[in-house]
Amino acid sequence: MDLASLPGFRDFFPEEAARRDYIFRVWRETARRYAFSAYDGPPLELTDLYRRKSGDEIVGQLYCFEDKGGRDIALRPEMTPTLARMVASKGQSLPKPIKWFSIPQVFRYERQQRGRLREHFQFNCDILGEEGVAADAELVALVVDCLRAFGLGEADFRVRVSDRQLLSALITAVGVEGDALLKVVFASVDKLSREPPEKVKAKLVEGGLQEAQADRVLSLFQRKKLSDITAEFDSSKAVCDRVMALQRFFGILDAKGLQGYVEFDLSIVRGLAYYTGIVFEAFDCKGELRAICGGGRYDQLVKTIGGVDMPALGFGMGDVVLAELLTERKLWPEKLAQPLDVFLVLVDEKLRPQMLSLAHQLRGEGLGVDYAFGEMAVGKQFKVASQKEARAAVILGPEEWKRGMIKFKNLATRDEKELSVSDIGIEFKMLLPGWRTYASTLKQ
RNA sequence: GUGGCCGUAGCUCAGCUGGUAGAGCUCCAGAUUGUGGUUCUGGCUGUCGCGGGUUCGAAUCCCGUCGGUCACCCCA
Repeated sequence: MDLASLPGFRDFFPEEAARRDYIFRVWRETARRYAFSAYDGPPLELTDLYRRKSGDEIVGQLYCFEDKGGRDIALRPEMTPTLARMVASKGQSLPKPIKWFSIPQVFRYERQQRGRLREHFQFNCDILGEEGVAADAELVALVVDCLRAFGLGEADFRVRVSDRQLLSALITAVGVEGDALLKVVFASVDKLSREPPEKVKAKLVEGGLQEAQADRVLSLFQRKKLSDITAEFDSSKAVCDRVMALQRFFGILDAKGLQGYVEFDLSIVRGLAYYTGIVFEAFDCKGELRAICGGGRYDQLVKTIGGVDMPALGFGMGDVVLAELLTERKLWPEKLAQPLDVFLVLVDEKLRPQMLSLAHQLRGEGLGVDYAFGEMAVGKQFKVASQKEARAAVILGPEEWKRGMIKFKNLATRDEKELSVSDIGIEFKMLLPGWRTYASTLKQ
């Protein structure tokens, strides 16, 4: 008990590790389908990288300390600043658009609760060097397809999309001016999904808005359709421009046939200060869990961090909420562990050297092979073999061995067959349908 | 940082209004010394989270503390 793991940190026993690896596999496969390249960065960064660039929200929850060289450093709470730094360090030399992904473990020092630990793995996909909404739509499509790859459908999740520029323009159009008030509105509006309108209004007034302004701001969130907005605010060029951009954005998703997964929702704001345009979050439809993922456009961040002017956007999807959702919807694949191909059953200890030689030979050919380390009753060996869900057992018995034969048993069908030792590799190829060549194993 | 609930075997938990601990599962062994997921039998594991208090006596009541959990704050 004294050496228990730290609060908010997880141990991954084989079962959990297998689930995590499954999630990673789907993530990587999705990134590959969308032609994103993998990159990685250090888990520790100078605290300043986050202090100055990400907004105050994140800084209070950093896992930070001084290292032995007196540097003020932090475990990364997110990947985006690292990515911005990496890309900026190459100047403008990388071919655009840059489409990169990573699966970093990120850390936040805060009290844990459901769906939120002090550490999690986060699938990050970012597009840099492209300012058009085609990139935003592509990224949202990637999110949708990723979740679909886990078996989640239209009944399970929705990506809600908003636009900070549109929201700013609207707020200005209803007469609220100034960055400070804008911030108040953003912060209050973020609560709309969780708190009653009166409470949000109270917050707005508390933040310095007049009652009438607060009402007008809140009324903005009644409308669900972009066309309603254009109808009412056609005198504001800023509003109309952004509505048109959003219409192009949704048009692209329509063309991909994904309209059923996305919806316009002005109340999506996102906490991080660096977002500058379209922002989005994915939620489970039942509303039981917190956001599955979130992201958006951050056109200024690369410049702020690395001095290189480059439009950019990205999202992060954590493994914790996703795993909860998969459990809830019973969407885990049945077999997650690496299957064992063969268990070698030793009938007589005198044949152990021959068994070891055979095990080594089969492993050399790429098969997963296991056997008992010490003397064990034959019945027990079979028990172990089936416990490990081996596909087949090979029985080395003195009688067959004298004739150069072994017994091969398909543990699923219980069929048994005698094979010659020399042909064993070829026989496995035919008898084990899932048999992989050594080379293909390495490529996976 | 604040609050609610919880803390008994590796796991899930029982233990009534105080009389110094139990079940199921898992694990190990055997029935079954050349054939497995069933069944049966036997076995191991606990300073009852920790510290203090009340009491003749505390797993049980009280206080504190640590841990877990959920929510708030905030948000990847």
